[in-house]
Amino acid sequence: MAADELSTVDALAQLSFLVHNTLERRAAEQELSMIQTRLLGVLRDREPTMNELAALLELDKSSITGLVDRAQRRGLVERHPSPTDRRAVLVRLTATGRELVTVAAARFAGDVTALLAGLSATDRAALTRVLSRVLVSHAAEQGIDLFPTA
Amino acid sequence: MAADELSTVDALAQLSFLVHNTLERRAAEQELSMIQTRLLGVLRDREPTMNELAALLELDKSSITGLVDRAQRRGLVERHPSPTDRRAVLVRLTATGRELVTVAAARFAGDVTALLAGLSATDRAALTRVLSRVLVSHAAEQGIDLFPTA
DNA sequence: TATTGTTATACTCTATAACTATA
DNA sequence: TATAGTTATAGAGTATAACAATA
Repeated sequence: MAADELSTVDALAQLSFLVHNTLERRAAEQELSMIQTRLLGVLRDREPTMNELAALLELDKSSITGLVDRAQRRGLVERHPSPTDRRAVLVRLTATGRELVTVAAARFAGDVTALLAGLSATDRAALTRVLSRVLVSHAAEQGIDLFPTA
Repeated sequence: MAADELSTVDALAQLSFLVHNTLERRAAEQELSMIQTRLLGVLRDREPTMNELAALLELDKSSITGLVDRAQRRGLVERHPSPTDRRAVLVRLTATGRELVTVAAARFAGDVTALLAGLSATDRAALTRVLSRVLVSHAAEQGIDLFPTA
């Protein structure tokens, strides 16, 4: 029992690092660090202020200044004045930035799909079901509903 | 089918980041960065040279110098001359370093165990079986046998 | 007064290139 | 000559504290 439990923990940990390294590698192909990739990732469906970006990425606002500086210097994002608050700055993905993160994300998704390619349909379904259960109950413990009905 | 496949990929990716962040948080409790944690981790059952450390952590040897410098300054590792090669330096965990990495690893294992606590014995067994299958076949593709019989 | 963002500063982490000592 | 390790240097990434502009 204890041995079984340990090996589940171990398998999950190993697979997590494998998946993480896979993304890191695909991001590096686009000369993106993990944090730059996360920056572009959150900008795919948002146009946040520097402050909101700090909250989304869980970094200090002074760190966001440098992060956005470097991405902007590469032409991946743009700063725009907020129309409603003259103190605030809105950050937006450029076409180049969107292209880079889209390519990295697609290749990463392909890698994970390939990783699961050897599984039978039954095993894959079982994996999805169990992982979803873990994620939903973890989210619930954090007070988050992953599938809001409203 | 495509929707199912995507959601398996998504679930695996989400869970990977969750597990990774969990380790990062536990390491940070001991004031350890991820790379310092990996350094102490590989030293738990090895006493490698600087060069071997560079290979194990996939970093340049000049990066290892700084990494070990900082860990040594905190009293987490020690440098010792190699008895067989006067150019080489062996790196060894101190008791303090071992304590720190042991605590972080134990808490992390507890976190992952807790994450899986809501699963039935059946589900947990299914998860272990499927994840192991993925890991073994991935390792095989890399030419690695996870369970050498010799 | 409070908030938004930047700047100044300091530290970790990483790589490249040049170097020293030893093999 | 080749290898092991360090140093010098440069740049990304991060936080804290102080600041200017705006609310």
